[in-house]
Amino acid sequence: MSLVRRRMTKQRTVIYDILCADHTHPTAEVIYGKTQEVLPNISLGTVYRNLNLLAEDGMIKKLDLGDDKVHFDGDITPHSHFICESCGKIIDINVDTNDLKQLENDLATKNKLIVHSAELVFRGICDECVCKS
Amino acid sequence: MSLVRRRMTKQRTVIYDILCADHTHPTAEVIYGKTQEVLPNISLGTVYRNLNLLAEDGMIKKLDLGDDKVHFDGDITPHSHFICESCGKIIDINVDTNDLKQLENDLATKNKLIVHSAELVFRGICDECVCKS
DNA sequence: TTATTTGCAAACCGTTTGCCACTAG
DNA sequence: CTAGTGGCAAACGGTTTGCAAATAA
Repeated sequence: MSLVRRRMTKQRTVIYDILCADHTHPTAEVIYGKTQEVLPNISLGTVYRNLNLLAEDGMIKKLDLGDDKVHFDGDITPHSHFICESCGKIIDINVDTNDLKQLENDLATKNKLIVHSAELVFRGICDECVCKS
Repeated sequence: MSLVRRRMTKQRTVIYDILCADHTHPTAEVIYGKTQEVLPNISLGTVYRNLNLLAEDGMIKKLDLGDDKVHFDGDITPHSHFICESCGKIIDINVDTNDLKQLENDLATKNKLIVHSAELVFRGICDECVCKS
């Protein structure tokens, strides 16, 4: 997978630190904006390259949630997401891990295939937006 | 939502029929190729427009599975998907609906929010690719 | 020293859109 | 007749990439 020696450059470190401190699942553009506050000369291409390298190395996760932009998550522990269809907010959800493992095992045995992961995405209206309406 | 009167044009009918008969979750490009066999002068823009209209009317489903292209599904009954990380195939999975409903209800009551849907995507190696290796 | 990384800008590519002719109802 | 639709081609927007200069180790 990774025969490449990674360098811990300022850019990569700043991007990683910002993402780990941010629990809003930001897009590359948003992360770019935040890194610029620390490294004014950083380029958008560098942000994309590093996010992809970090994801490749398993240090962060890419989230494809169907809004045409990839979101990134510094929290790589297994968890699910809830997307508010009103305000777009992405909320972490901790589904009982055993429930999902159970589904994965059932699937594997029934269909004779290997399951590596299960991703669960809920959609609806978040508590804040429910109150507003 | 849809105050617009939809016309059942040749193009829309052909696109819909092709998608319903195809269980491989094709992309717009693939659907375009198949419709050209019936309507040689159809344009890619028309395919995109009709797929979006059909999805808007709830007649088909859009699937965002993280490979930068949107896939379409003519089967709108609730079901999950398994994506083979080796060959890219997308397989329909029928997870026990009650299990998912249970998770949705738990989530709604615990977090005081409204859940409209839950989408479950498994990733791994399909039975055919397991045999090959 | 040297292989990796950066900044920059152009390229990429799936998707959308403006326009005018066409057509379903 | 006429509002919705099709074909075409240009535009869009998020992401990737080629290149020469900079830099971590």
